[in-house]
Amino acid sequence: MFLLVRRLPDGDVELTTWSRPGPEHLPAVVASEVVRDADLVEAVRRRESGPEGASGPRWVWDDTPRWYPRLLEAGVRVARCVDLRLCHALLRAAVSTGGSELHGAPAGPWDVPQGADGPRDGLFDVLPESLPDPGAEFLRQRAAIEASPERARLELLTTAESTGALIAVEMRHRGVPWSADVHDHLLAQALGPRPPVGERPARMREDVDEVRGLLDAPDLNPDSPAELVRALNSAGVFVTSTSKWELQRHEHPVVEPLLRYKKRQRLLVANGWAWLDAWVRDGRFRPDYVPAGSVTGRWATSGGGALQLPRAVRAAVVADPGWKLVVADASQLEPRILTGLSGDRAMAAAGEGDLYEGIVASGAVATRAEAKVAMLGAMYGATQGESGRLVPRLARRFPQAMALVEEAARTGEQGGVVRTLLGRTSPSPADAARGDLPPEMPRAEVGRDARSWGRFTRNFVVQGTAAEWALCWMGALRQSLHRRWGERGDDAPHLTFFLHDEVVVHAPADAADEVAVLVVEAAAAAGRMLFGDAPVRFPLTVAVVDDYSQAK
DNA sequence: CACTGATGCGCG
DNA sequence: AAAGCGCGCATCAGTG
Repeated sequence: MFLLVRRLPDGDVELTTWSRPGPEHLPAVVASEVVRDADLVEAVRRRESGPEGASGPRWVWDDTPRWYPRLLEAGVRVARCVDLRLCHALLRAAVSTGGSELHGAPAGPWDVPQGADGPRDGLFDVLPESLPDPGAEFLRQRAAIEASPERARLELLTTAESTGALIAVEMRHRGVPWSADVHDHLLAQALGPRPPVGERPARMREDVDEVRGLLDAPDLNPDSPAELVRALNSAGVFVTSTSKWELQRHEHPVVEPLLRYKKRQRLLVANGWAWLDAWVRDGRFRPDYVPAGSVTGRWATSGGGALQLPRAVRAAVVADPGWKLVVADASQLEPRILTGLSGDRAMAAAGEGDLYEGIVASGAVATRAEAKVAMLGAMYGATQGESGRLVPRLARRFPQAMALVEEAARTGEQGGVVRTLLGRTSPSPADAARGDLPPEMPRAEVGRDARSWGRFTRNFVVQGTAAEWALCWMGALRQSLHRRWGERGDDAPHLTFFLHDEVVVHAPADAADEVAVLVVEAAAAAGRMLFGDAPVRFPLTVAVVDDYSQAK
């Protein structure tokens, strides 16, 4: 059963119940009611906690972050939803919805990004009206799914995407347990004690003095690349940029302190005291996740940089007293996704254990490091250097896997679109030319940047399907955690962090070992959801730890 | 002054 | 100054 919520212009909320759709018929409204905004939470709670054993409704709403935070704050968890905005983007672009009204529709209000870039409710007393006519949008989406030859896959994709939206809001709501003390201590260790605003920390001042002395440039601003290049050239260090990679190639005594300074500066500006003040409150870091924020369907973040959390500060992620962190990392996820996509039996055999060791055992390359570089090169489209040299050796042993990425690259080079296993479709070069894509995407006037666009589509199928696997993994885990401990409420183990191919569960110590088992089972379940019984494994590295830096 | 693009580096 | 994909963020430097 679907239950659609919609905010009316007067601020009240309309709830409409829809019949279950099927291959032959679209859902239809069977009941409708209007509640005051103040009564919404109770209305949802009542329906969500239905009769024992019955699955709750599937809530249908325009945009999960508009509705769900308030519910969570009131202690109401929602089991399932349809995030119309996210599903709209998927279905509109998907090749497998061809012929539907939604397919290729002109951009409209449903295509406006929400989140930090779009309308927000946080600053206003009155919540904004819903996106226009969510009921009609829901019907368009159901029609597109039901008529698709890939109906089952789109159903799984839209469900997984919507569950991801719930998880993103739930993780922000719970927050990542964060020790400001540990973080401060760690910064003091690396940079010196916290300085007054506007001043450099002591250790960095020493670095700057040293660099200025060695370059004989007493007024040098080390943060200005242009100034720095000039000063380096004057001192006989002939560089054209100030990147670490180029600096490392020079012998001059200034290189070491300069790189040390840059490393510290990076830590200070990205995750220093200012970050701590801005993002950590009451022992919790609450990142703003943006599900499907990248073209491939991976999540992004807006503010806080949670997906770039440097290893250097992970020790500040500390489980609450009496709790543990269960950290699980999918080993060699993307090559395994490629294995499943291509059905390459030789690669499946190599992936029985450590995939890279398996590639070495196959005789394709000599060392694990070579196997890794070659594999990445194959998925990214490397043509030069060590990686480019090694790729052909993989192609001989794993022809099916290589053929799949080669085919994706050729399609892109010719201006075509590719899709993930579940049907997320890549933007066309025309989309990119129209400018509604991130500017750093290669501008593919086909021909000129065709190769570059081919590398994008080559990687899209693998990275995008890996993102789908990760959504299924998290979705399955969320469900099993809730089934096992749901009645414990806030004391139940819960997802607290997600990083593309890695999840962290915050769990009471007595539950941690059992959580570790459920995480592994969820990975296997995700594999079956995508690849059925195909011979591809998704092993994890799981660690039960007190702080995040202790994992791996 | 605000905005934009380039640079550099953190993550997967 | 990366080769070889996808991101976010701070800062600088140039422009309007």
